[in-house]
Formats: sequence, structure tokens, C-alpha cells
Amino acid sequence: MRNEKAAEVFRTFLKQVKNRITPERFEVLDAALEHHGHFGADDLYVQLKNSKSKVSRATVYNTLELLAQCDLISKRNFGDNLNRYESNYKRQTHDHLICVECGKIVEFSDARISDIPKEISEKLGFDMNSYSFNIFARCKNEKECKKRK
Amino acid sequence: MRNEKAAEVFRTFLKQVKNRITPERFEVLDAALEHHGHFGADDLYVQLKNSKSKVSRATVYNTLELLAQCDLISKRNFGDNLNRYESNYKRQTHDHLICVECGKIVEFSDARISDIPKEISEKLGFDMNSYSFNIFARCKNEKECKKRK
DNA sequence: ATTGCTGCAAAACGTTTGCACCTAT
DNA sequence: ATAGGTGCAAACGTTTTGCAGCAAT
Repeated sequence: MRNEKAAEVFRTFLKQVKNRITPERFEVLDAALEHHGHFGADDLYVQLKNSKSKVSRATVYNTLELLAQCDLISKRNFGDNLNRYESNYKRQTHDHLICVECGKIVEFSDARISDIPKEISEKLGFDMNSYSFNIFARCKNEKECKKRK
Repeated sequence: MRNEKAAEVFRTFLKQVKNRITPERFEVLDAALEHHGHFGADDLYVQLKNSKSKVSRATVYNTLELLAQCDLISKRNFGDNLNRYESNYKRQTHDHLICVECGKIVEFSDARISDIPKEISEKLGFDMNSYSFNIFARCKNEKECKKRK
């Protein structure tokens, strides 16, 4: 299930930065785009293994990094020492609220946030690259919460 | 070099949550408050070891978690799979800009940010606990940058 | 007296690395 | 032909755990 448009973006990027175009990298791209929601690098590796792919762990980690560099996916970190990725394909930018009890992740966007990072970077003498805005909170509805923990 | 005020806050907290008051925990508190800037849990452990303390790694990790719970220190995560802590003692709240090249960390505060997390939490049906706002950027002055890497 | 905390070491976890082979250029 | 990417397994660094002894309540 190949997304040709995304594949083209990746191909162009790889040429630009003089990295080789290999079938393994596109396998990882396909798998990453198929995910709805957030996933860890190792999850993706296991998933690929289960579908009989020969792609190695090293290649998965390496390729996810490349995909994040060309903005096809985003790297997220919710403070639990685990890198998560999510597809950017056809998604609007958003931030995350994480329940500290059950780990539930809710996405939101707020127009006020978007301009701040660039502005602050400039003011401090930096070129903005990306930002992360995470809210840690607790489900008000206790019954709905704790489910996962 | 004990900070009695902070120690009192910690003591009260420990009683509240029915945790024992042990000398080791106050050793960790003292060491944490003495740090200016950010530090990793293991850094603190090594530092304590070097000053002949008998406090174990497990206790350091455990205590830092407790100190974060009662807001004497903050737990930070800059996306590099390493938990960092920083003293909150007499500090105003602030956020961080991290250079993706050299790792330099700059603190800033912006009044616009502070109200947003609570407001969004309420809107989504959560009780706000904390938030993290990190900007990833590049030093404009290249000479000053790359020093560390 | 009784838990719970401690020190120690070892395990766990996600991630990165070293190496020999392979393949896109 | 040759850099560079790959698969594999083992190493890495941080964090967590299991356990026996100890000490705060």
C-alpha cells in the first residue's frame, strides 16, 4: 500500500541530502504512514518483522530519523523516555495533552501557540526548528480514566 | 548546606502522602537544590558518591520523583531520552529553548503561554497538572554553536 | 513489631554501534 | 568500482527491579 506522493517527497529529499534510495527505506515509509496515531520505533520494527519484512532494527531507526527530517513524520516525546512518531501526512499541526494517570493522549490545536516559538527564537538569536507543547493532566471522569493502567 | 525551608516543605509532603522521613532523602534534596541548572538523576548519584555519600542509585531516583511530586524540583525532558531535573526553589516558571546542534539550553518566559494549558485542560475535561513547552532551534552565531558537540 | 526504605547488583528498556556483506550509484 | 546502506548481534546508558537487611514509625 504505497503512497506515491509521500514516496516522491522522500525520494526528492534523499537525493537532496545525497542519501541512497533503497527499497528498505520505502518499506519503513509505508509502514509509518499506515499508522494512525503515535508509534514507537521499536513497535514499527516488530510490526515489520511480523509481516515478514527483512528490514533491520538499525534501518528502521535510521529511516524514521530521515522521515522526520523531511517532515513526513514528526518525532514526539511525552516525557517517558520513549520516542514516538506520527505521520504528518494530510494532518494539521497540533499539540498533545497526556493524562498522567492512564496515559491517554488527546490532540488539540490552539491558534495562539503557533506564532510564539518562531518569535521567541528570533528574539534569542536562534533559527526555529520545531517546538513541542505538551500538557500533562488528569481525566476528570475517573471511570473513564485508569482503564489502561 | 541544608535549606531548612525546603526541607520543611518536603517533610510535610512526606507525612501527607505517608512516606517515611529518612536522612537519605534529605541528602538528595540538599544535593538537588545545590545544583544551578539542569541535572540528570545519574549525575546526582555520581556526585553524591564522589562526596562519599552512601545513598544508592535506587534512592536517588525514588527521591527525585518525590521531590518533583511536591514541586520542589521540576522534571524536564528535552527529547533526548534523559530525564533532567531543576530546582524550583525561588525560581520563576520558565520554558526552554534547546539548540539542536550544540545542545545549549536557554530559558525564557512568555506571559502568553501561562494561561493556555489550564484553559485547554478544562475545555477537554481534564485537570491540569503541568505542561512543557520546548523550542528546538539552531544558534545563529555558528562560532558560538558547535562548541559542545 | 511492622512495614517501608535502603543498598547493592543485576535486569530491563529503548536506542546505538561495529562489523562484514551487499547494493545503489 | 566504491561509497554508503544493510542485517545482525552485541553494547550502550539510563532507569527499574529483586532481594535481604535495616530503620522510621
